[in-house]
Amino acid sequence: MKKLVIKDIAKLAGVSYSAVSKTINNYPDISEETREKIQKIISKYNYCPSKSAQTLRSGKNNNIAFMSGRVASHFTVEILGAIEKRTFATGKYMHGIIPYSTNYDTAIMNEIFDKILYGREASAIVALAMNPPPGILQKYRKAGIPAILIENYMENAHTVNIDNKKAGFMAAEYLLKGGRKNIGIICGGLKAGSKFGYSYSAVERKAGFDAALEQYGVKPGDEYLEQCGNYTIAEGIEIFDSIMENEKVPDAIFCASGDMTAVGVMESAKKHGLKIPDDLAVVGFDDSQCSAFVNPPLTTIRQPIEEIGTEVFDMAVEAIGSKIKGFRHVVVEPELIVRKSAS
Amino acid sequence: MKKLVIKDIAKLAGVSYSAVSKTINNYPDISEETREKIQKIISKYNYCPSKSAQTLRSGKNNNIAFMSGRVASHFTVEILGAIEKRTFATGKYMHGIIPYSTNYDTAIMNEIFDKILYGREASAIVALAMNPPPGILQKYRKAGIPAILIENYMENAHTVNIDNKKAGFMAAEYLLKGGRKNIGIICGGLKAGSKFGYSYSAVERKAGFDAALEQYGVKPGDEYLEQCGNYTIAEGIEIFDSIMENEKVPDAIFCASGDMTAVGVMESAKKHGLKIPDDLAVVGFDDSQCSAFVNPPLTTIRQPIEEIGTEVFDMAVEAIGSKIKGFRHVVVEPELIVRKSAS
DNA sequence: CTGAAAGCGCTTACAG
DNA sequence: CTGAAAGCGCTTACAG
Repeated sequence: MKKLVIKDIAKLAGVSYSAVSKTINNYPDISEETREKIQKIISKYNYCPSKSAQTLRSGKNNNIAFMSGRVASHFTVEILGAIEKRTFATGKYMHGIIPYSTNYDTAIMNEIFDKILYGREASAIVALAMNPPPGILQKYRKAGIPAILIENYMENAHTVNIDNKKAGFMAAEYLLKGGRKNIGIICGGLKAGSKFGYSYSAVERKAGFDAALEQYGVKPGDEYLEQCGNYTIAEGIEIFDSIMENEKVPDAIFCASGDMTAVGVMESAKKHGLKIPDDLAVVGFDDSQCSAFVNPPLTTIRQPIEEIGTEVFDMAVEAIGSKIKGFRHVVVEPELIVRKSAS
Repeated sequence: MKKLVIKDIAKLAGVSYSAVSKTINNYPDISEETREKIQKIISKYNYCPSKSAQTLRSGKNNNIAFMSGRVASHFTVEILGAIEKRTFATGKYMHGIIPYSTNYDTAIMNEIFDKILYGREASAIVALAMNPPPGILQKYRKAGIPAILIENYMENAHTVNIDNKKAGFMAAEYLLKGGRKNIGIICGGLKAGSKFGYSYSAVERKAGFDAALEQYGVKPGDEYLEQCGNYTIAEGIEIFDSIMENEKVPDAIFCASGDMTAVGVMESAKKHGLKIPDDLAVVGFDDSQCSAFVNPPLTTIRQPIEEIGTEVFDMAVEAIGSKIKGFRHVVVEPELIVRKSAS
């Protein structure tokens, strides 16, 4: 059972192999009759065109590269899941979503950006919380490969974000209205080149957070600002352990870095004998799958993941089809989910 | 800035383009001098060979297709993460891992199996908890594309599993030793063609579970057997809600279908006023990331995910290199993680 | 050790 | 509406 190629199908159907190709690609200039005859043979013999040949010849492969620090992180997975769901909803799962992870390593990130661009491994690239190296976005532009940034903002790329400032503001305001005075924040890196690097969303969330503090007359101090790098429960524990070594201990923590951090913070706090929310209020971020079930249930900021996934996928498909002029910047609304950890 | 191809590199280096190809592919028959000269040009111009051309010509693409019901499920993600980690550890992230999800739909599964085989989209296929359609495995064999099954066992494929029977036995025994009398089990589908289909691991876990009951003189009854299909928290809630409508209520539930089911069961039980573990002991499966932090912390069976990921990846790489004769069947050990939900 | 040449399986102007 | 032909960018025997 040799693998069938387009020529075999053509012979079996008694047509030229251009006709087969045209049928596969839904070209209009082919008679209904011929098309049907060919379709029948294709189904009968289970013929699948070689993707590499199609890609090589046409210069397009319709793959969407999805780049993130770690595929197996909560947020990445949920975004990927939302995109996946959309592919099924639209019936367009022909667009292969290919995940690339950088392992949070800038050198690997650069290499992947190059590989996708120069090796033509995808027709569009989606990058989650990535800071593309300077100049690369223009190269993508020139090569006709649209780039979509999630959790980042750049003029010369499409972007999809929640309103991070608003999210930070909402979290702080909720805590302030609850009477908290010494509110800390844990977030991703705030500065390029520093240990934790630069995270657009961290900077925005912190800005909103600070704005709320100021508006309520609380002077934002840096004593409870902590940055973090890998967004895990273990890291949350570690950070709050170190906070407990300070003289003053905060009465609230906003984990802009995500629910996993928040779960870690709560674990550490409980271990140190603090009652949640009485002694310490905790607000997370992302409304991860298990946030409603941890102890106590976590108050958090929800990102409308499905909406983000839908936007990203549709945008990628449209952009591959060159249907977008200029750059599109989508901002979606965050939502405060009140549970028990910060009441 | 036109994209550079192998001919351009050859011209720039002043050699034939076979020489460039040989350098790229580490052929031995090339002088050190020539190789270096070519390498320098490649780096300088950021040349990346076209993957589709390589694939088309060589018939190999070194991609590993990873198929599961839903990429964004806990277990899938953790397995993918483990594989990913291994790719970085070995430096072999040239093997692209391409996830395909079936959306738990048999027709889509069949289509994907065909697509990968006939469209040559990957050099190896890894399928998680899938029942390949009859005959397809032989076709993969003939095509030289190794197939690796996780959470399933078939003679004519490589397989990686935990000892599911033992896992079921351990869970039941722990509950029995704790004095539980009316133990229920929730697991995946037990029979092909039935509503929930057939899951190899469900059947094995239940067999081990039943064996323990018998050994302790408890007659296994079917009244507390529930099957499930999507392994979510919501489903767990739904199932236990319906169990609560029975006259007799179990004093223990083993959620062989995973920790998400277990979290759902606990939510439902608490809602009905049951105390955990006093009124109801719950044992989960998988030791998912948040299991230690739910309320109460979940006793569960841990699968050594990293070991599984490592085995799968190494096996795929070896098999692509034709270094495996016959079929390899790996079985790894489960582990009971005791927390508070079943003491 | 080096290079010329065939060909992988398609798509896409182009001519009829 | 149909088909002949060029060519995408590589790899790999093969001859020298």
